[in-house]
Amino acid sequence: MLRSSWILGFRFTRKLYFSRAISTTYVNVIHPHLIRVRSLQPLNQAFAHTSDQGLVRKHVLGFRYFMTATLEPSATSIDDLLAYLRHAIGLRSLQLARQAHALVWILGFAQNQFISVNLITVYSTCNKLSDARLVFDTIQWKNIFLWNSIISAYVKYTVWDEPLILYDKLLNSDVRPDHFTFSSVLKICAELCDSLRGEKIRVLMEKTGFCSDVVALNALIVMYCKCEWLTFARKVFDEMPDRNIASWNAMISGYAKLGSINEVWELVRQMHLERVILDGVTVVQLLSLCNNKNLVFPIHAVLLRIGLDLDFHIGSCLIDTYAKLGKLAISRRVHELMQCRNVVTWTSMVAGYAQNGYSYEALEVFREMQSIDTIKPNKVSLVSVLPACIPLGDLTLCKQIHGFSIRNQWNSEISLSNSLIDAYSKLGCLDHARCVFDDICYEHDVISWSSMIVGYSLNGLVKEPMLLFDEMIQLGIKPDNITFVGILSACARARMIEKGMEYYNLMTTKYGMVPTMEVCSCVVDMLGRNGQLNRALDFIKSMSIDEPGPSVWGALFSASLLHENVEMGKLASKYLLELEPQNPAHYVSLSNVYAASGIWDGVSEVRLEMKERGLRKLPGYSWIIVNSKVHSFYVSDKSHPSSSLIYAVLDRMILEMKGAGYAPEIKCLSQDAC
DNA sequence: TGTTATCGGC
Repeated sequence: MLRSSWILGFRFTRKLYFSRAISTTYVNVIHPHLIRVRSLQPLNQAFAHTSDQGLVRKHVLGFRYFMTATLEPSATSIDDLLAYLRHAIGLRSLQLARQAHALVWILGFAQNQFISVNLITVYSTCNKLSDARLVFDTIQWKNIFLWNSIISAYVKYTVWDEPLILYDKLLNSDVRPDHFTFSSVLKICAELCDSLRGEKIRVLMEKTGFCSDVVALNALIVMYCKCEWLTFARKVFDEMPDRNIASWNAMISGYAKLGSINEVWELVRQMHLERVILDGVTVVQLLSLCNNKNLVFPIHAVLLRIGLDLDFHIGSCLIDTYAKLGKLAISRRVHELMQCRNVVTWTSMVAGYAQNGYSYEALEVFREMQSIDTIKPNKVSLVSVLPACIPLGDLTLCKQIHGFSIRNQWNSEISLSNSLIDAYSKLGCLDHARCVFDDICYEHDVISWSSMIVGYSLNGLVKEPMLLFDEMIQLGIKPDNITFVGILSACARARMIEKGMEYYNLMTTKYGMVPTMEVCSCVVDMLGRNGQLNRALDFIKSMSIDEPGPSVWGALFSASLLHENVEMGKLASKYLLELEPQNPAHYVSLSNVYAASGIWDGVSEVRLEMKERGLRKLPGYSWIIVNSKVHSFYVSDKSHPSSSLIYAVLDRMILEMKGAGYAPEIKCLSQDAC
């Protein structure tokens, strides 16, 4: 039986011209399947999980037909082959695709353009681009359908260089590109921000009379928007003979990404006037622009009124939008109401909890994703959950995530590596952070360097961040604001004021950067903590940013407390209370300034005001990990089951410390008004 | 055979 299949295959292919591509296709793709084509077993396996018995019967009957037919090419067998291929496309079954491909060769249709288009589609659907390309290369006389199919197959898998080479070959061939070709290639130009090629395509579209096709024009709008040529995009949009919802969405996306929010709402108003019904894509884009609940609720209401299903896109966008507004209960409800959840919806929930400081909940959801829905985390899930390990001091989980990423060969993933550096260094594990940083598998960007510099700085090191800074400059990497935050904090701790001011001047003069509020706070902290309070105040007055924020005055305040400068402390407190009247920490700070100077009336006055405003400061806490379990505790906390034992050990240690000559420094001890 | 959108890093 095997022999006869092989011979049949040979009989119908030997007449063809055996180019290199044809023989490669034959040897690598077809031949292994010719010997299996007569067996029903793969077919049954492919349908093992299908409940549609009609479909199964149709396939089995179709297969038997092929096996009992004379295997001579005929119009009927073309139709059957096409049906077979379409089923393979629908089921994304590589096995059926291979069998169909083998039959194409047996029946002598290897040069049939129509069938080959479907073969390219089925291989592309099954993630077999190289096989799709072999089919394309096998065809001697290629029509525009074949060119378009192979180009769009590459585009689908975000491969940009090869389809551009093919497009150039197409332009040099006898075949003329059409609106399908233009839309695919314009998408590539958009991804590569290649406006020059995009513009050439627009000229060619006009020359060849394809300048009225709505899909190609939509792709042109997207290309112009990605290249930030918004005026050109709008011109295309305004002059379009017909628009569909994708045209509106493309234009909205262009304005939204460049921050032209007024234009977005103007377009929405225009949609309303022209009675264009917005779809899920419009809703997702509008939700992404919502920075307050007064905007989200009406959009959510529109979504419910239109009756759009909570698909993955809309669902995860809603979850994310509500989470960013701190409305986590609504995010959770949306997530629970979704019929189907995927890795993105779950990750949105994880990120929402982690970003709002709910670390335990973030870890819980991260575990539920795997236990309830058996969904494997992706790279973004790991990046989202890593910050939750930090406040919990969970080094073990951080290492587990690192191990998981290595097992999945995600070492080259830049954002994941950067997050690992950050998490490891904040958990005090500088060796591990440096190990990730030194991994040559991933291409370091400014965030990688900044993460490592900040990591060293947070752990009190001075020489290392400076060496790294010099190294990154030598490599031609432009530092950003966070790099300077790291380097200035290191200078502050090392009492290297003038060196720090040199870095600050380097930032503003050589790099022409506008310092952020965080950088300014670092400078104030550096000057203040080293006793130069007046210089710090002068710096605040000279700041180029609009209004010094709480972090700037907070840095000055801490320095005032450290150096017992009551007047400066009162001044900083005044600004802090003006900026954030509901923040209890500022009242406690002011109270501490008075207490440090023995001004007890001031202390009572501040505490009374705090009480009247109903404010209560949450006390800070520390934690320790024992046998992989995190134990957190407050000052004088006695809630732990082993509390009496812990305090007994502590008392003994204090005695030993005193005996060794160590006395506690209580001058700067703050008092929390709990 | 083509177009529009969701989660993440210092």
